[in-house]
Amino acid sequence: MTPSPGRKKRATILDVATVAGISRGTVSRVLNGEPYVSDEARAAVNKAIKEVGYVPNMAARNLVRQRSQAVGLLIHEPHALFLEDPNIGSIMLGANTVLSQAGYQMVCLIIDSELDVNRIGQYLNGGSIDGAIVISASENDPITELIEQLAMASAFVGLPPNHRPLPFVSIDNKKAAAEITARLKASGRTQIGMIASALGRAAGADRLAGFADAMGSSYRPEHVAKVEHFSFDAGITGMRELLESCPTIDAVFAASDAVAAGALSVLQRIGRRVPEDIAIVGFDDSVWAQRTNPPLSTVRQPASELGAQAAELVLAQLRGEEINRDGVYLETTIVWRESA
Amino acid sequence: MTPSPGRKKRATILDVATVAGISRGTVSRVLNGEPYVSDEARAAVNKAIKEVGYVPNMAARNLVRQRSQAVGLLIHEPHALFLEDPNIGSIMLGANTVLSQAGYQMVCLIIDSELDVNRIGQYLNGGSIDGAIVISASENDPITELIEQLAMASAFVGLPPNHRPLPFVSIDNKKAAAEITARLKASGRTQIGMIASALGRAAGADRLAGFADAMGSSYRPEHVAKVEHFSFDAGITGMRELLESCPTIDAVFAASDAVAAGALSVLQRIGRRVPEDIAIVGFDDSVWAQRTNPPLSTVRQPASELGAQAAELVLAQLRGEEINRDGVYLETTIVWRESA
DNA sequence: CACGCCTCTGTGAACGTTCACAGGCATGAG
DNA sequence: CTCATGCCTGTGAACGTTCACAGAGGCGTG
Repeated sequence: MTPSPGRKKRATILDVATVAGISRGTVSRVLNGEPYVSDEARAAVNKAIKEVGYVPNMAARNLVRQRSQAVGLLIHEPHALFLEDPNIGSIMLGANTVLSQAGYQMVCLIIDSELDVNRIGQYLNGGSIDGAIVISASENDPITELIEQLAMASAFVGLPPNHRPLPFVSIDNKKAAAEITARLKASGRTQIGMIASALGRAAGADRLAGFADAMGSSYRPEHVAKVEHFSFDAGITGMRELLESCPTIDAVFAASDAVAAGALSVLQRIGRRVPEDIAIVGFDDSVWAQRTNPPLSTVRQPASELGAQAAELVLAQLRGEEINRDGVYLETTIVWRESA
Repeated sequence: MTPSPGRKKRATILDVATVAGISRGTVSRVLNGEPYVSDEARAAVNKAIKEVGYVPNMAARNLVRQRSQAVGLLIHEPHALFLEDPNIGSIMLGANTVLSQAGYQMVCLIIDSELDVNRIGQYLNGGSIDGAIVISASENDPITELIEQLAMASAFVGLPPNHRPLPFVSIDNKKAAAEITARLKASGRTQIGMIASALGRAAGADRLAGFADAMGSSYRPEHVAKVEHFSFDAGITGMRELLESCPTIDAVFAASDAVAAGALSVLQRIGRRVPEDIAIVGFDDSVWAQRTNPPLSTVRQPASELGAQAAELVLAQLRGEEINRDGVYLETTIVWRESA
C-alpha cells in the first residue's frame, strides 16, 4: 500500500542517521557545521544526506531555535501605487543583497486588503520571521502599531507613521525639496509652483514644507496644487489645476518623477515648451526621469541604499546591538538635466 | 533575575488554557473554529487570549500539520530587469488577491544571486511554503529542477523552461506576435523590421517566431535586430542596429513596450516622425505604452489575470485536484494607439 | 432501566529538530 | 599507574502545536 499518490514522505534527520549508521546528534552537528565531528562521520553523513535526499525541516528547526532566520519586507501600498513606484524595486534588491549575505531569507509580504492585515499580523508574531522592514506605511497603520507592541526587530524605510519612536532610514525630504526649489529660483524663474502629493505621508508633507521654506516670502498658496498620490495621473490633474489657478506659471516642482512626467504630458499637449516656456523638476531620479523628453531634472534618492541600510538596522537589532534611535538619514543629490 | 531585556516570552496555548481554566485541547478547538465547544468555554478562551496576548506559533503548527498555509512567489529575474518589468507588479497583486482570499499567505522570494539559490532551495523544501508560483525562470534554472524533483504544487507564469511538463499559465506569444505583425502589414507598411529580445526565453523566442510566421515569404533576416533583454536600453541598441542594416525601414515590431520606448527615443532623436515616417508597435500594454509620445500600439497582456490563474492552479493542486497538464493560455488583445 | 447517541472535554503521542548533558576513548603529564 | 584533558558520540528533553482517542454526562427511546 503506497501512502498516497501525492508527495512522497520527506526524509528526516533520523533517516540520515540510520543510513549513515550514527546518531541524530552527530547528524545535527554536521548540518550546523559544528566542530568536534570526525571526518569519517562527516563524510558518512554527507553521503547519507545525498542518498535519502534530505532537506532540513524549517518548521522543526524554527520551533526549537525560536527564530526563523528570515526577515519580512512589508509593502503596504495602495494597489496602483505599488505598480508605479520605481523605488520599491530598488529598495527590495538593496535589502535582499544585505540579508542574503548575512544568511537571512528575505520574504516580501504585500498588504493589499483588510484580509491581509490580519493574516500578516499572525505571520509577524507567529515566529515566521525574526524582523521586519516596512516600506511606505501610512498614518495609523495597524501593522506599525503591532510592530511597536511586539517590540520586534524592525526598520522603516521613510519616517515611521505617527512619529512613533521606531528605527528608520530615510532621506531628508524637506531639505532636498528646499534645495531643488532654490536651484529653480536661482535659474531665474519667477512664478514657481508645486504639485504636492501624498500629504498624508511624511515624505509628501516634507517636500511641500521644503518648497515653502525655500520660497520664503514669495510663497503663494495658490501656486500649490495638492493631489493624492505620487502618480502619473495625479501629475496630470495637478498640472491642469495649476495652469488654471496661475496661467503665467514658469516653473513647477513636482513631488515625484511620475507626477512630473504626468505634468509634462499636459504641457506638451497644450503646446508649452519645456524648458523654454516652463521649467519642470521632479523627485526620485527614477526611470521616469531619464526617459521623458526632455529628461527631468530631479533629486536623486539612493533607493537601494535605503533598503540596504534598513536591512543592516534590522540585523543589528537581531545581534542584540543598541541602535541609533534617531534614525539614519541618507544624502540626496540634485541631478540637473534638460527639463529645467 | 529577568530572563533578558529583549522580547518578553511569548504566551503559549498552555498559558491560555490555564488562565481560562480548561485544557489545551479545547483551546486548540476554539482557535481552529471546530464544532463541539461550549459557548462558555469559547468565551473563556477568547478572553484569556486577549489577556495574555496570545498568538499561535506558526512553526509549531506547521510542524505538526505538515503544511504552512503559505505559497511562495519566486522571482528569478536579472537585477535590472526586475526593476523595469511592468508585469511583475500586476502578477504579484493578482496572485496575492486569490491566495489571500483562500486564506493563504503569499511570500515573495527574490532570487538575485547564487547565494539565494541555495537558501531558496531550503526554503522551498523545508516546509515553509506549500506551493510555488514561479515568474520568469530562464532555461536551465536550478530552481525549476528542484520543483520538479520535489513534485511540489507549482505553477509557472509563462512556459516552464526546458519544456518541463509543469503546470503553467501563459499567453500565446507566437500567436499574439503574428497578429500584431499582420496588422502592421495590413496598414500598408512594406519594410517591416523587428527588435527581438530575450531569445533565451520562450516568450522572446515565440514573439520572433510569430513575427516570422506573419511575414511569410517577405521575412528578411537582416530586418531583425537581436538584443538581450526586454529593456529600454536594449531598445536603443536594437533600433540603431536596425537603422544601420536597413535604413529604409518603415515599421518596427518591438518585443516589449520598454524596447519600443527605447526605439522610439532613438527615432525622435534622429528626427524620424512616428507614425508618419515609421510605425512602431510594442508588446505588454504596460505603463510605457500609454506614456510615450505618441502612445504605443501594443498587445495587451492580462498580467494580473496571469497571476490570479497561477494562484488558482497552485490552490487546486493543494486541494488534491487533478489539473490540466497542458497549461492554461489566456487571451491577448491588440490595443491600437497612435504609434502605428 | 438499559442502551445508544450526541455534545463536550481532557490526555498522550506525535511532528523533526536542537541543545545540554553524560560518557567513552585516546593521549600525555605527573 | 592515575588522572586530567581533549575529542567525539549518543540520548533525553524540550519547543508549541494538532490530532486521535477515550470518556463523562445528558437526553431520548425502546
